[in-house]
Amino acid sequence: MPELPEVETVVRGLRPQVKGRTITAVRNTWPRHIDRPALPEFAARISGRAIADVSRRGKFILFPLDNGDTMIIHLRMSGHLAVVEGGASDDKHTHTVFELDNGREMRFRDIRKFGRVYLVSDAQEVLGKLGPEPLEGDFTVETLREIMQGSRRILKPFLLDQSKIAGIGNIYADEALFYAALNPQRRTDSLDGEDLARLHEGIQHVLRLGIEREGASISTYLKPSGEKGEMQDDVRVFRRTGEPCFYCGVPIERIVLGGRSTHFCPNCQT
DNA sequence: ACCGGAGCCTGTTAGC
DNA sequence: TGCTAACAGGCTCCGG
Repeated sequence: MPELPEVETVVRGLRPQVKGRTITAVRNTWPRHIDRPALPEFAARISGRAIADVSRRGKFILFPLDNGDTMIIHLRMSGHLAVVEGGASDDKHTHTVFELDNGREMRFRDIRKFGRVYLVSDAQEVLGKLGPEPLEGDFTVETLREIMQGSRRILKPFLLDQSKIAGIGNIYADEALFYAALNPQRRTDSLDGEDLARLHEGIQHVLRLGIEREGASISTYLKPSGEKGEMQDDVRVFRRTGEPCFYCGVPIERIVLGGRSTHFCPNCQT
């Protein structure tokens, strides 16, 4: 489900609800949701800790705690976080619940159970391999050139590689390539200076638009409030197979690259 | 280094 | 309508 803009939206929604709150207890009905440490130690170590802040790195949500530990949550495909009044009715897909000191609770609902929760003393243990943040000021065209240096990979799988750039997923990879007018099957070593500049611009454009629109509710994604985002109304190619390109009218094509559905305009993207 | 395939899960949708 | 197969916004492991 969530890529950088969706995760950023979740972080912004959660922060005012949980920053400064203390986690009084943890409930869990699916122990594998907790990646590390094992559930008993996890629950013991996090109970009584205050949440100092909520932030994001790539698609990971970070909850730094008052003892120096960091809880990290990855929503993967179908994860959803929300803060609700304690005692709300149980949901069959809510597997981990963090009870807070104000009577409310943060619920991690996750239909496909791919999401994971980590509790570590050093966040780098989980985040260490991530590439640069594409919306940070130091992510320039030159950065893009450097991380592609020596690579001959197909463009689409390259953009999905979190160790190259953090936060891009299937929607925003396709959308960025559309704005950059680049065919997703191109090789990274085939891009000239203008291609790189357009790709850099395309990546930042679609991610910023996604944040502005508070995420794409194309499948299951919802904001912490339970409302839909708006980005689904602004996609140009993603899951628009057979529909006319907004720019030239030629039908959008779907192919599979790196095992992932890939949508593009065969006329505009070369 | 990189690619493809399987696996992890449940739900929805497309096609017959 | 009912059944089945394909597909789903992510990521990891394995073999080649």
